[in-house]
Amino acid sequence: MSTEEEFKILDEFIRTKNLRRSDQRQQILDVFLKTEMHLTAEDLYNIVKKKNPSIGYATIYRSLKLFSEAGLCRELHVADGITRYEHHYNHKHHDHLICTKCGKFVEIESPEIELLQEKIAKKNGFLLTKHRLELYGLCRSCKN
Amino acid sequence: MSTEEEFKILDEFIRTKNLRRSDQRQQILDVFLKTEMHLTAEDLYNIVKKKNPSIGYATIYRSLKLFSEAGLCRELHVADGITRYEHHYNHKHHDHLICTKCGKFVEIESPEIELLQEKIAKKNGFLLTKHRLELYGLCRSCKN
DNA sequence: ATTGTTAATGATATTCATTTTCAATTTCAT
DNA sequence: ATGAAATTGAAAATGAATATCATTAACAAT
Repeated sequence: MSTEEEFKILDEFIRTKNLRRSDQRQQILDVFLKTEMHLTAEDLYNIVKKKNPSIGYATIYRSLKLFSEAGLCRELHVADGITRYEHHYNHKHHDHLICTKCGKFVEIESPEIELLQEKIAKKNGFLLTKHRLELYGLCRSCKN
Repeated sequence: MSTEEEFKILDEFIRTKNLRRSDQRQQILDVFLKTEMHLTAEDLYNIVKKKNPSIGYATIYRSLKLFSEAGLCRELHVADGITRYEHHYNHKHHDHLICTKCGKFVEIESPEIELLQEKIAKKNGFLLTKHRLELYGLCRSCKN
């Protein structure tokens, strides 16, 4: 699939914030978009490094932060404490089902659960702004 | 309320693991049990330090880890990245509703949500082992 | 095309919660 | 009382993420 749109979003974001373009950032975005995974900064660093060995770790973090601000990626803070990043543009809200053995990520969705969450929040007088739901277990292959 | 039972649990745990008792650990457990809050290690350290100024940070962490293993407390990893600890013995499973402004913790329970979680896991071939659900928002006092 | 301003970079240092190390102390079965 | 081993406190180490800073690069104005 094409990633033109995402690059346009980044450009637009850079323009409105009066930032500047850079080759490194383009490379990082390119790799990020082409990888259908829930990457850690380290994962991304290692892949990008193959194409551009001079890239620095900090640039990976800085770029990921920028992409997040631009709405292109989402930071995922799961139980192991290592931040993972997933595609966000044109991806609707979802939660995760994670295999604790092989690390597999499955994106899940449940309007019913969301509804119940709203109910609980309301019952307690809260104005709900966000939530975090992660299910952990063993996937089909790992549970045997 | 009495905390005798919890102390017994700890003793039993220590005995079966062939560990040894210590005054520090008793003091830490005492403070932990008497504080009805979702404490950070730092919180606990500061309170215990008043009673026993010679106590070290590492001992707090070591004790909390031990209490967790003994089933007396539960580690809570919420969004700010700082681990919090809550009473676990004789407390049934619950999730949390957290005010992002004042930090208030409300314990919530929803068998309906749990059921839906099981359904989702099953649908994806997963054997569910645990989950994490946190709702974030503004509490009654903070939302105005 | 040449500037000047300022963002971006890469290397490195720093942060901060948590863990580990290690020598000294304490527990407790014998 | 003794000795093996757990526990302690202080300090060093860890590890992910961020900040610093000198250098490089982008780009608007000339």
